[in-house]
Amino acid sequence: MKAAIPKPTVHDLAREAGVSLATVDRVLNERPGVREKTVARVKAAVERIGYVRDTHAANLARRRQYRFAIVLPEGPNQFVDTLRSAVQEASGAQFAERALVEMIPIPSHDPHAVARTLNGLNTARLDGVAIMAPETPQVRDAVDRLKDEGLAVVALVSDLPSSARDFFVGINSFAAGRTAAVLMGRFLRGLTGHILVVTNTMQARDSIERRFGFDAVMADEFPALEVLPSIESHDDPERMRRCVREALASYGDIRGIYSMGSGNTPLLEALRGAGDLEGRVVIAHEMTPVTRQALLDGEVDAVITQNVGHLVRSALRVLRARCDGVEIFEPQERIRIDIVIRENLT
Amino acid sequence: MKAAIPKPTVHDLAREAGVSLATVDRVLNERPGVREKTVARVKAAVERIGYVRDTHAANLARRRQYRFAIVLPEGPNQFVDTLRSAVQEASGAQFAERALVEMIPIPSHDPHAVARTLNGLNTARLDGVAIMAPETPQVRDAVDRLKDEGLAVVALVSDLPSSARDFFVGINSFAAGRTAAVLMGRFLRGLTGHILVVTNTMQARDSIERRFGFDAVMADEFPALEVLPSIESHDDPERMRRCVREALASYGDIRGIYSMGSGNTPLLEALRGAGDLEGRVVIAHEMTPVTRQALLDGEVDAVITQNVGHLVRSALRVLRARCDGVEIFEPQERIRIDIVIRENLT
DNA sequence: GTGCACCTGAGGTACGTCAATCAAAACCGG
DNA sequence: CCGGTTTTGATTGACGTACCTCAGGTGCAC
Repeated sequence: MKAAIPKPTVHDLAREAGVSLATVDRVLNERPGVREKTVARVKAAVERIGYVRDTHAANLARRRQYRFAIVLPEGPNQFVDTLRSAVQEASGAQFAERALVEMIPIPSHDPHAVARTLNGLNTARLDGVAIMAPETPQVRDAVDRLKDEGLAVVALVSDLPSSARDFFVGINSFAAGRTAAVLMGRFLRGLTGHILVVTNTMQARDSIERRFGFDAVMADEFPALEVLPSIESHDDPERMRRCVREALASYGDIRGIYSMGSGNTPLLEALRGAGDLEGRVVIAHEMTPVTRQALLDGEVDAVITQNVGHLVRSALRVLRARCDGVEIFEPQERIRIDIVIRENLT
Repeated sequence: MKAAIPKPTVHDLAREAGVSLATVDRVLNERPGVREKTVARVKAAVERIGYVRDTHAANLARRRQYRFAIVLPEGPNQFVDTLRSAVQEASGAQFAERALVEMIPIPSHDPHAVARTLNGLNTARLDGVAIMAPETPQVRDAVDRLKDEGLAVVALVSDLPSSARDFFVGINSFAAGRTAAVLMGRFLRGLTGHILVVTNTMQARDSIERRFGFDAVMADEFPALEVLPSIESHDDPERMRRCVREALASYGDIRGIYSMGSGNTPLLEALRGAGDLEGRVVIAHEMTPVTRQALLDGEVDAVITQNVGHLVRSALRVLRARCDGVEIFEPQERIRIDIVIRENLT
């Protein structure tokens, strides 16, 4: 019931480097007051004996508590709701891992309000922030400020590439759009007609990129299918229903519907009224209770999504790694573009 | 830079329960010598103040080293190779988390040899085992014995449902087969013809189940496509090439090829020789360097797979949780059936 | 009411690391 | 080689838990 080679400790390190424990500690924690030469000697010893610091013991000793905030758009949104519950779930487990996770809602559509919220964060009481917000100059500046104050920052779901964020946890929207297009085109093999594209708003970066990827593939590989201009509901269910009905009426040959954003409920309502057309294919984004049920009912053929559980756990792992100054393990943090049909709905 | 509500410790627990630290310790670690009533009192206090034991501190104190073995089939197999490297990758990180992970090869096709290896494991030097092996009575008995000896046991990739294994980390093969069928049928929309099914051996439980799921969906939803009996290569590349060529020659209308197991290299070689048929669709299982390249080259249309990184990390997490007597967080351990096409190949 | 088994309390050491103090040693310019 | 500065060493007490010992307490059976 024992055995196992014991891992080298700071004591072994000190002996190996021929210095005292205090010096080892100063080197490991990058405290001042150690000569270059000594630092090198200790680091060499680290390599030699393969010392790895015991993070748990270290956290215990320094009574570390990670304090993270997750900034999410407020207001009713199916996808954000699933994200929120994923955060809830995760923060229970995180609590045991000495992390406190706080959710902070932001008004979705006002860049200034978003920036104000970010700037209002009490950086002294936080170690890291995960942010899901559309990229604007105000947000970029706010993120840079957070970084300046020494926080770890990750962009969640939607990237903030021009900012100083440490990492992006989410999927590539172009690729997501391309994936949707291939499924759409292949499911409609041999047919000619129009594709309807609906979204909440084309202002959002995601929508633009998805559409871009979608169009590129459709034009290239499925020229028999013509993609119509995007219908935007602007968060108005009635408008969504009306526009979809109108489009179905004006074009007799709408073979496929690509739903790039939220608003799936009114979309499906509008479709229920319409008769079935041969091979009609509906592809939507993001797994939510609505799209899940629609998959089961055969009203949606495929959902392109990202696992919210992974999203949240990954964001928290990355924040933690940043705080510890540890390398992240990239393959684990790469969020996949999930294709979900009824049969692989777990 | 401080604040944060301190988590309750054993001391708080002892005070709350009105007992001594020693008693708290005895209760928490299920040591004998405590009256039922006192145990209940402590447990009530745990609930009341929401005490959660600090696993890291506990592991530190007991100088815990988890010793895990991962039992994998030996011999050349693309999928197992990717699994092996995933284990390699993971065990580096695990080392820092006080776990030693050892890989143990087993002769793939001899149930007795498998059982012999399992029975030969030094259970005194192990805390848990993850096993990828076909289910046989011998293996079942060996697993039960390991459980009797107090080890945590998880079945990896292929379930051992009749054994006493703690958990299964992998995907449902029926569902995987169904998923392949839906893609096959939909990609071949409107076409009539035959589907070729190839595998290494139909002895394997996986193959049987995949085929079962595949057939069910094809018969139900795509009656225009007729599925041929499985071609088995029995690990012989030449045989695979020959049989595939023969099949392609005998049937002029083979629209799709479903590769249920390994042997993708010779399959693809055989296909390269044959001319293109309208809409020909190839669907394979398991992401390996071969299938990945084939996706990129357009030789394979979709791959049904499971993420080996998740597989391994999940198995190790479950083993660890079992050893700690802690509940596992199910949603995180549920392995998804991934559908990969060129566009969502990350 | 005595003996004995069984419970419980008090206290200590350890785990690997952090953080702090104080004293000793090495270094350096003049 | 002096005095001051910079580097180092030795030591100590946490952190939250495990595990051990020893002493004292309780209750039960006879």
